[in-house]
Amino acid sequence: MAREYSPLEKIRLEKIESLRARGIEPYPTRARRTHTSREAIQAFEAVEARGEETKVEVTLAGRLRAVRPMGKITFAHIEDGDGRVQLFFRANDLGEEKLKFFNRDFDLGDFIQAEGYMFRTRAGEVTLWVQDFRMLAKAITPLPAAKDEVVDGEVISHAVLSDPETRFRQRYADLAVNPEVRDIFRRRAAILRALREFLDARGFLEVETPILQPIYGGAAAKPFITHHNQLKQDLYLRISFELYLKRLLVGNLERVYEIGRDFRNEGVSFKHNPEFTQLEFYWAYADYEQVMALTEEMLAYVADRVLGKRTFTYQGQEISLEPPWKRIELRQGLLDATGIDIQQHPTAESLAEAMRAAGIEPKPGAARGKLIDALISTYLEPRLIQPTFLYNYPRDISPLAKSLPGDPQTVERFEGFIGGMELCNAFTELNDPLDQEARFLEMGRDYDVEDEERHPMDEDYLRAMRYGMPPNGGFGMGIDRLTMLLTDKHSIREVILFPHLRSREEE
RNA sequence: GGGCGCGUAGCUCAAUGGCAGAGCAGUGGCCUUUUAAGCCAUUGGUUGCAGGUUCGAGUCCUGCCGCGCUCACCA
Repeated sequence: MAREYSPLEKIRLEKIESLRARGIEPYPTRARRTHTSREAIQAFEAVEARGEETKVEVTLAGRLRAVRPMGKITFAHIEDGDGRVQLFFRANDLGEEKLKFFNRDFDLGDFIQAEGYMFRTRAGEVTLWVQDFRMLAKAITPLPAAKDEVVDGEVISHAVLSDPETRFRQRYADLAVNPEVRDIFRRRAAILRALREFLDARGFLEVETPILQPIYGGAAAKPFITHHNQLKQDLYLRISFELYLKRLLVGNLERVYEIGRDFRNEGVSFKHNPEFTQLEFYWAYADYEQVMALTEEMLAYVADRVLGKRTFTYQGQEISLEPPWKRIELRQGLLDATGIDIQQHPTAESLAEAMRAAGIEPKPGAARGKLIDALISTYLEPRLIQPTFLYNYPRDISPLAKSLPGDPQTVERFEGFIGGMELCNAFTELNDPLDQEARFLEMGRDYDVEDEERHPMDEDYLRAMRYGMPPNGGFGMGIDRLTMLLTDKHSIREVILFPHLRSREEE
């Protein structure tokens, strides 16, 4: 496919040819650097603070982000993984030819290696006095940013890439010009690290289970379907890890967790991406009360490690992750919010009638669980700004959770909400294989055959349970959403490096 | 999938239905401590795509593509 180069790109392509014609390789194989930008500045400041005269000699490497030629001298800024540092080129040191080489053949966005020693300019900025430099990699396409300025050490970018479509489709360009975007993903990595530290320290074993599954399950969602050619077998991309992780409890692995990707074939929105990262753990001999306590402790730990404090601002709201969280029993919460007591309405028909009486239009033909789900997300979820557990869910939307003793219609399940978003979901896991089989059958019956979210029967899972599964508590949490909260981003796309966008025909 | 909005130069944005513009970037100059350096000159457009209305369309209409917000669905 022939690529049409822009006029700006053509000029840079000509520079590449010109460099090669002069025996200068624009993409040399090896680079060298002794210090990052920050290390070089700190090294100089340390020597300066001691009042020493020794020269701090360094070799730096980075991307050219600003150039200010002034006749026989030139100032430039390069950016590397640590930040920015100014370069100072002077014809006296380099010769006029070499300075001209820099001014003519280097463009914004090019990677450069420069050596010299650090000094402080009249304006007070710690700067590399360049003795020699070379091209490390020529950029053909100009970076989508006009110009930057540095005010009191803060980089202010002007006319910087902001079109969300370009930012997400060309995330590399977004990352290259928007350092705060890099920070989001550093923080995301810190969150994952903290979660692993927390669980590892408590004896949880990190495992990996199949993404390609012959039978999907563990959540109510439409799967993606793929096909194995040689086996002539349709496979599903997993919608949760649950059924495989609980098989491991049968295998006497008492505490397991997995962090990985789930795939759900549903609509995309500011809080939904077709593939998203999930943490699930299963904990033998624990129940949902213990899981609740561990959840509080775990998120406080993450906040400590990632933010250094337990409070943060999300979309203008001050949120505290200090345990204990607020706890609201689902039945009571819905009663307070809507005046409807779900316990009085054991059937979908009765509940739909009560909703109509309360002026809420129920979705026609929806199962009781779906109606309750709708009530939660409309009347409760948006109000749950501070960390809150909603607990004790109806059995019919929780086919893998264990009933409350003495109340077969209610299960020991909770969901955690922060910032008006559902963050996690957990329950005392059902470990009775006969009850589980009955639940699978119920799901098949109560849900329309057309409803792709009904649970398929997983015979192997039932076989595993029949070997005996210890009582246990299980937990699932969306990592993307947690990252949204801790980076104050309204859109899930901001916290996924390459979010799904509709494919676009390229010319 | 429905509703609303948006799409103009590499980037950020202007342009009552009447000559498609600005800043930065780029190009050619001047300039030895600048920092959105400055000064002089200058290049750059299939106005998302395809039709239509009109003497004349970036602007109005229809369809399509993409993005955003929102509703539905979901986590």
